[in-house]
Amino acid sequence: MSTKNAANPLALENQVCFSLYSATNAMIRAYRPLLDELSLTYPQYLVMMVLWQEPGISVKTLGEKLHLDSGTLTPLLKRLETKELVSRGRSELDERVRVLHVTDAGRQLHQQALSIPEQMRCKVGGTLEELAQLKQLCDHAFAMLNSGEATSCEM
Amino acid sequence: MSTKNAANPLALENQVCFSLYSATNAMIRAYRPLLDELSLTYPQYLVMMVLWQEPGISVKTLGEKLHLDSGTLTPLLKRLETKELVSRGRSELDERVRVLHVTDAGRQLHQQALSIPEQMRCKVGGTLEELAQLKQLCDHAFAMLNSGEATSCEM
DNA sequence: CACACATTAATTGCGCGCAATGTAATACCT
DNA sequence: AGGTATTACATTGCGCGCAATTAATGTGTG
Repeated sequence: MSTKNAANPLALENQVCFSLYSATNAMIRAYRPLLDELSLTYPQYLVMMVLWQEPGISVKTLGEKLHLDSGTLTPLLKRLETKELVSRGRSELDERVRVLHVTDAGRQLHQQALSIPEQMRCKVGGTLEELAQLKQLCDHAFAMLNSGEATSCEM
Repeated sequence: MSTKNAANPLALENQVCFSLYSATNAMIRAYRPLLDELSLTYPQYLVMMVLWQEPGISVKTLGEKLHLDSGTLTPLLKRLETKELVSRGRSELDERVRVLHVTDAGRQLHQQALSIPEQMRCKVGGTLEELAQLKQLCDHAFAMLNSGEATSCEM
């Protein structure tokens, strides 16, 4: 610390976004050994979490919850279907929409997944207050970034 | 808030990591229009930041700074070389190591990039204290995740 | 009913991240 | 010096993310 880059806005060590980016990469790496046991990737795990909670959901609604689009979700869901964890039906009222369900095997994975949050909480460390604060700051940043309102510039 | 998922550890809204992941994706999306002007991606922008600060660096050292490996960096650097922003020489003392330099064009990009940090700061909003806190919490989480020490589990 | 428009997914293409493996140059060891 | 281990980087393969485009279905309007 305290080098020539003290106030250089283009220095790596002053970049909040780089810290965010690196922490996310590290987080996904840390999930990997745990999720390997379920033969899931982290994004697949997120999809399963939503489907465990809300079976019968559409791709569109799933995408809104995860902030992902069909370009990401369609191939991912096909892979989950290939693993026979998810079924991709069609709505009878509207042939355009996919109706997503977990299979029995997918439902069984939920049991195996129950211990993962606690294992991850240990890996990241920190108090519950710190984690809650990190989450809140991320949610706030996300909300700002997703609705082009600027704070004080371009006035 | 206050639905049936109040304490469900496998509910999306209780996942710190999902907030981190979503905030990072949103952040990279927010950078895109700014970086398009420099025809850079966010990871390429990170590489340029390091090379602006430390010309002559090796791929290994670059990877240590960015927490990325040669599988990611080699093709990325080749793309920067194709754009004639970076040169990929060889060390004379050790023929294995690449010596990375920015070209004149790459150095000019630095001028154009100077306004980016401030523009992003406006997009994410929040006070400087909040941003500093977010950065510190991310750095702390990263450090924990990258050195397998657990806090209280598996003792 | 016909026709413009909107909506939902799927597809294509590209650039990461990263595990796993390969290759060439260097260091080490006796 | 000769053989082994290590190091630095490159390559391959796969799964995202996402912009852009396309296809199919549904809706609304005159």
